[in-house]
Amino acid sequence: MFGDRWSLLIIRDLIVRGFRTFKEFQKSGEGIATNILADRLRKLEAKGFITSALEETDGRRVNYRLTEKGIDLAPVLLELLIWGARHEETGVPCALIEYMESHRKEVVAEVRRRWRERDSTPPIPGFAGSDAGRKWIRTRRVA
Amino acid sequence: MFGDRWSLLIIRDLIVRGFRTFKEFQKSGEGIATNILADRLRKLEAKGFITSALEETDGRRVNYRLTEKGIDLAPVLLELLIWGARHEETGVPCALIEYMESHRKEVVAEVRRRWRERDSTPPIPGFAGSDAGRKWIRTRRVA
DNA sequence: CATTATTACTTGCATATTGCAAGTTAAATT
DNA sequence: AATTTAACTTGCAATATGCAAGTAATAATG
Repeated sequence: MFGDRWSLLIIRDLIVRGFRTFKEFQKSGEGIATNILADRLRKLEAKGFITSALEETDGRRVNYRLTEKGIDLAPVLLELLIWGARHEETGVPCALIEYMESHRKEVVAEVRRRWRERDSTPPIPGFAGSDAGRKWIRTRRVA
Repeated sequence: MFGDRWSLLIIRDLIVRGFRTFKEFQKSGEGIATNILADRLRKLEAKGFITSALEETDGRRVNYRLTEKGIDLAPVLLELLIWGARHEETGVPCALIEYMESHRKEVVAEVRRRWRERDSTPPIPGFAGSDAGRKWIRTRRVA
């Protein structure tokens, strides 16, 4: 599962960038070939990391979503994000990393909340695109 | 770097099983081919994850050791270990996982300490071999 | 309603990576 | 001096990956 180039990136994009459709992965700039993408999504589904379902309002679209097993990788990805910010070039702003380092639990909880509520707005700006300065995580408690 | 089957396993074995030599990786039961192993060690060194040095007392042996960049992956590996215990079959005893989940910081600190002090006794039994019941982590403070 | 566009793929083929088995080299052990 | 051990290399077959083009189904457009 972590033995190939793309699977973990796909999971990361599901968690961190809020991707849901084939198209989004395809055009994400990482340059995955469509046959490989199809294969990886199929295998990730077979292994219980994600589910796929037709979008109700548009029968062409398939929505991919993490399973519990999949979202449980959030802490791994968070640590990897923190590691990457320290040792490789990532576009994530320092302040955000520092926040994440000192609020690991809250960050994971927020990611989980969004997953549960099917809120797919990307929780980590800087990975998401242009809105790097935005308030990215709610600080007030949620019922 | 996380785009292949072996690199992360090698790093895991360096951290978790205390491996240091080519032989240890080769015979670890994971079944890595020697050419691939040599290649991965070379690349991991080139990318600054590990260093290699001849053993002083035996000129045949090469000792591989994590760099700071490498050991900084410990939190990632810890989360992955916890995830794996929950969702896949690993040989790690439940009690140990529970301990690790509630003492993340201490576990990482201990792993770091051993790295710093070049103590390569494997910190995680159950990955190490037979001594699964052993007191694996010191609970008293170290100067 | 017919045409065009969009989405999620599949197919065929070239290239790259991996795995296996059998060396090779240098240093240690007997 | 001969054997063993450790850390590799080499050659080749099998597998996986990447690219470009194509297809099928649904949706939007005129």
